Amino acid sequence: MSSQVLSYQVHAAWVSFLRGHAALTRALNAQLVADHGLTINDYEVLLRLSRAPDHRMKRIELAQSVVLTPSGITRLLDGLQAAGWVDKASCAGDARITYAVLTDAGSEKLHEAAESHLADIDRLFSGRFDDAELATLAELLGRLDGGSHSE
Amino acid sequence: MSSQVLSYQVHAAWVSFLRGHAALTRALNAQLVADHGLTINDYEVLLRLSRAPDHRMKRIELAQSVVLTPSGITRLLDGLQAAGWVDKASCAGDARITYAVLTDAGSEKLHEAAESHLADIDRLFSGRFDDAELATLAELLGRLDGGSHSE
DNA sequence: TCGATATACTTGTGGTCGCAAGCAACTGTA
DNA sequence: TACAGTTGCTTGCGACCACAAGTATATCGA
Repeated sequence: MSSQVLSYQVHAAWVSFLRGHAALTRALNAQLVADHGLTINDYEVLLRLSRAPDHRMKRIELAQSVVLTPSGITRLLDGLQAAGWVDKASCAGDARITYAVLTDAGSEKLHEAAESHLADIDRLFSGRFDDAELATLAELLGRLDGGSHSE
Repeated sequence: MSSQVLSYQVHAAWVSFLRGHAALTRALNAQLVADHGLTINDYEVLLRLSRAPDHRMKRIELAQSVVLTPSGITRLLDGLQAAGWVDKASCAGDARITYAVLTDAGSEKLHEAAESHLADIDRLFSGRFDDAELATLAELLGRLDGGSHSE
């Protein structure tokens, strides 16, 4: 029964979510690629590395943090490494593990891209939401992947 | 100045959005493909056709409604047509226009898929949000593509 | 009527990413 | 030590989709 009654409210939220995501990522990604040659995921990976201790993370943790599969992160990092923005580093205690390390060039690239990218994001968001709404949105959306592996 | 101060609140919402979307679509799409051989976009297209007058829409309107490019909708509809779920129909007044029309088989396929897909969506959403939160979420997310072509 | 422009659609190409399978390295048990 | 199971990572493959360019049709001004 619940699977018949629910639909309207939940599905409305879900469809808005899908459409909003498609519209926003298409615009933001196109801009980021055109301005800086980075995809959104490239940018997010550089950002996470820049915030990590020693500018390094295990590849698998990086994958989880941007919601990519292991194969996805391998290819994404291949590209960043070819561009000289990250390096690999091995782990002394466990030879299976590889770290991704942000290079100075990568750090510089990130700062360079951040300026226009943050402005782009701001342009799309802040015209539509006030501060309280942004906080609400962040809180609600934040629940979405928190429990994604709990059940 | 605003492009430097803003970042935290807006970017937090944006990152939650990206992560939430990746987690949800990966799960929902995998389930839908496994159970019914449909992608999320396939499903959404069938759904929109089922709600349209005469079960038909212009391809370009369909593309806009699911946020795909013209080439994207061409290939998606190619697949649905090959499966027998949609047909093409020409427009009497304008030979450039092609309609996509839901077939009976497509209608049936949609109803069959809807049952488990809506249950999947419900499982992911309703555990995390109450009704008021869902309404808030739908309202806020709904603003995202409303203004996407206004500026 | 005739061209210039715009619109609807298709196709070639390339990029991103997931899944399945495989390899290398680690861990636990005996 | 030996062997099974687990974990981290990579590669082959295929799906989906955007961009650019091309075709066909429609519209508008001269």
